[in-house]
Formats: sequence, structure tokens, C-alpha cells
Amino acid sequence: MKDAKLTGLKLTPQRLAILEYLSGNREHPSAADIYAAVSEKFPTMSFATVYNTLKALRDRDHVLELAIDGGKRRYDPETIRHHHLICTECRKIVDIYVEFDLSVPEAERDGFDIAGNHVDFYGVCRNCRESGSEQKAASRKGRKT
Amino acid sequence: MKDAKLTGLKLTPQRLAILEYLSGNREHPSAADIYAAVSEKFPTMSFATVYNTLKALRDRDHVLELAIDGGKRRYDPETIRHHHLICTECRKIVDIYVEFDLSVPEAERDGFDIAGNHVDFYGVCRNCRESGSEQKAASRKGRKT
DNA sequence: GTGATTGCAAACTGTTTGCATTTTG
DNA sequence: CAAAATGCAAACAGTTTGCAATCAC
Repeated sequence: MKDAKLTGLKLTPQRLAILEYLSGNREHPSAADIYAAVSEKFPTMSFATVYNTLKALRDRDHVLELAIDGGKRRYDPETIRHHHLICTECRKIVDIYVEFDLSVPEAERDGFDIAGNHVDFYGVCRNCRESGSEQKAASRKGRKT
Repeated sequence: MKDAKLTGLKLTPQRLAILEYLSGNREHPSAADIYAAVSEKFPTMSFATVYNTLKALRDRDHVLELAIDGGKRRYDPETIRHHHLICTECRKIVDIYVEFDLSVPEAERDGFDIAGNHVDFYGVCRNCRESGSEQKAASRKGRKT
């Protein structure tokens, strides 16, 4: 995260704690993850503050809001271009920095003004592959996203 | 959808109505959309039945569960490989059938056993571009996913 | 000082579950 | 007839909102 874009953000201790937690964090945490971590330093922290801060950061392009995990949103402080490897067992998300040529022929654009793209790769991470993941695999059968 | 994979599914009138609604549907409806549409024919339809049916269809690879729209899941009866164009204003999702070469170098796989991938293209659809989308654009600022 | 932010609780949206009843194969 | 599905309500999970008190700039 570059501090350059933090204009207009009032840097309260709570926000600084959230920023510190996110800085360099490659776990793509959910709002609940962030709340849990930051609550240790701020026992009075509320979800409202977490969501409020995440929205402010998102609006300043300081975090990306990922819609990858079904029910909940996850947040990514890495804003330079990258793609994701997603484990279909444990939902772990790993960043990859491979570049692809993803041009869409005019004829296929359906009138869209395309601004960007993102690739999700689905698979099973080493951890889930090596440890017993059979049960989980059964319960998640068919869930690809 | 190919009927071939519908093995073991008890075809109740409710399920047939859901299947009929989904067949050829390119709107990527949410469970609520499906419920609303099918309720017209089945006033007693319940959400439990919609979710139950969607899970059964998903487990048989008859629909894809899309985690594209933040809070809610959307369903895609098109199971042959394709990618999506997503309008960041109205969340409309359009299918595209372009094929890409998306191989990930071994060194970047982080131990993952990669099974598939999917590309999301973000942009603004013609409708949102031509009609006043300024207000919506402001309220959604920064939301890319 | 003033407008933005916090924290709390309540409200909401979307999804899941338990269970008695009904239905399909 | 047995196993599975339905419908309803209640329970859940995640997110948002209203508002008085507080705080950063």
C-alpha cells in the first residue's frame, strides 16, 4: 500500500491498527478476520468501524474487495496487478504474478467498455492434498467458485 | 443443460419449474430471482426448496455457483467453458466464449494442483454507459469486484 | 470548533437447518 | 414403501444503518 493515496482519511488509532494489520498481509482476510485481529489491541473495536474503514480504503483504491468466497467478502491490500490461485478445499487464496494476454475481440464485447480483468485459478493446495481432505472434498463437491 | 447428468434427482414439479426457468437463462440469477420467478407458478414454493434444488444441481455439475456479486451467489446453467463480462455499475453478467492460453509456470504454482480457471472482465455495459449512471458510479466508486 | 469517526444495537440480506408432512421412483 | 423432497419457521452469517458521544485536523 502506498501512503500517497490516503488523502482525506482521518487517521484514527483504529484505522492505523487496521492498516498495520493489512500491510503486507497476504491472507486475503475477511472483515471478521480483521475485526478479530484488531480487537486484540482495541477491545472496543466494532464491526461498524471495520466496515467503515474498509469502505474508505476501497474507495481510495487501497484495498481490493474480493468476491471469491461465496458468502463473504475478502480484502486484498495488494493493489498492483496480480491473479489468484484458489483452493477449492480450504478457500486459501495465493497471489500469482503471471501476466496474460487477455484481449477480447470487439465482436465479443457486447457493447461493454472493458476496463480490466482478473483470472482465478481453481485447484487444491498442497496442504489440502497432503492432509486428509476427502471429507471436505465430499462436502464441497461441485463447488468451483 | 444436458439431462444426462440428472441421475438420482427426483423430478418434482417444483424442480422441473426451476429447471425450466434456468434452461437457456443467461441472466445469472440469484436464488431470490429464481424464487420470485418460480413462485408465480408455485405460490407455496419456499426458499428451502430453491436452495436445496440448486445444491443438488450444483453437485451434479448442472449449474455453476458464481461468487461474483459480493453478498449473494448467482447461478449459471451454462456449464460449457466460458468467461464473464461484468458491469461494475449494474452487475450485469454477460458470457463470452473466447479461449485463452492460461498456463501457470510451475514455479508460480505454490504447490497447487491447478484444475481450472476463469476470467472475469470488468467494465461498463452499454446500457449503463448511455443512461445516466453517474449517481450509481459515485455510490459504487472503487468497487471492482 | 466542526465535520468525520466511533461504538453499540438494531435492522437487513442472503443462506441454512430442523422437522412434520407429502411425494417420487 | 422407503428414501428423498417440500414448506414453514426459526436460526445463522455477513453487512449495513441510526444515532449519541468522541476525536482528528
